[in-house]
Amino acid sequence: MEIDRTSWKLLKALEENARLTYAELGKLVHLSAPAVAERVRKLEESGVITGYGATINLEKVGIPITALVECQVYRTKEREFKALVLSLDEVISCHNVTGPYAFILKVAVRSMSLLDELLERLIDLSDTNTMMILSTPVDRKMPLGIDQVAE
Amino acid sequence: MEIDRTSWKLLKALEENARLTYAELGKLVHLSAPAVAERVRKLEESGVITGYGATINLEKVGIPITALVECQVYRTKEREFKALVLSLDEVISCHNVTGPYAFILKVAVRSMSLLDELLERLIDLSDTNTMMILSTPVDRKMPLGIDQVAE
DNA sequence: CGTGAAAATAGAACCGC
DNA sequence: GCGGTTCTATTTTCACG
Repeated sequence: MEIDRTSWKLLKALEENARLTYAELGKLVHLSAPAVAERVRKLEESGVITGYGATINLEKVGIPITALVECQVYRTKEREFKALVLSLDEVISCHNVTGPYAFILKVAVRSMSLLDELLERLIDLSDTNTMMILSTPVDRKMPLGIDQVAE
Repeated sequence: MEIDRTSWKLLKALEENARLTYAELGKLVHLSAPAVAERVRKLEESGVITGYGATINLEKVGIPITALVECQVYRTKEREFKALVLSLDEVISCHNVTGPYAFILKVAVRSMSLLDELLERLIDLSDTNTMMILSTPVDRKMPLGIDQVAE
């Protein structure tokens, strides 16, 4: 699907605030509400927009600890490792990357002792390196800059 | 703010689909739509819900390359590094973490040559280690499992 | 927290470019 | 094809119990 400047603006706006009404979006791009609705519908159908989610402040719900865990998975344990990661509630994200640490997890836990338990389970299947997240100065879902648009 | 089981359910539901109507949410938790709306409003006001965002498939908008970049920032360049990171459109997230690699960036770019340009700029201020993201088996915003709720 | 009304929004049908 | 206008259904919001 081709993304023109108008749809790009809509994507950026919806990424920042998915609760904007079609009328509000229309004002941004100088289009009527139904025209915007139609564009958004097509963006959804073509898989450009894959969903809408609320962002939760984990600290405020009693989950104050987040960490990145690099995992160098033992060759024979890869399948088992993947299954474990998918089954762990505390795993927020899992990236399979190039390099010796094939998997990088982001985990969120209520206490250090729970983090310890989690790491114990991962250590059976991989060598891990844990980095506690101190702050997150940037957290977006797509790059800024309309220059990035393919034209 | 205290989160009871009902509000926890609402958070989980909204995290997965921020477009659920209050009536639909009400069915999930056996409450009327206005009661749900009031709870959600309080969750927003108290900062538990910090926003609502659309999730975009970057590949489909011509940004097929994502990478994690670990940055060991030179002691004297930390302020400059932070400013640079905040100014770069391609940086999707930036975590300040414990350990020698103080910053871990996630970047999204349209081409390898743009990634190269980006890394050149970072290398002036830090030692970097780049890991290309091959796949992302898990990507959530909060842990699953109601057991995590503080009670 | 529930009910019921009013206001706002979304969705569908149809017309014009 | 794409967008505008109108009309209807749904949803949100507010008053009241």
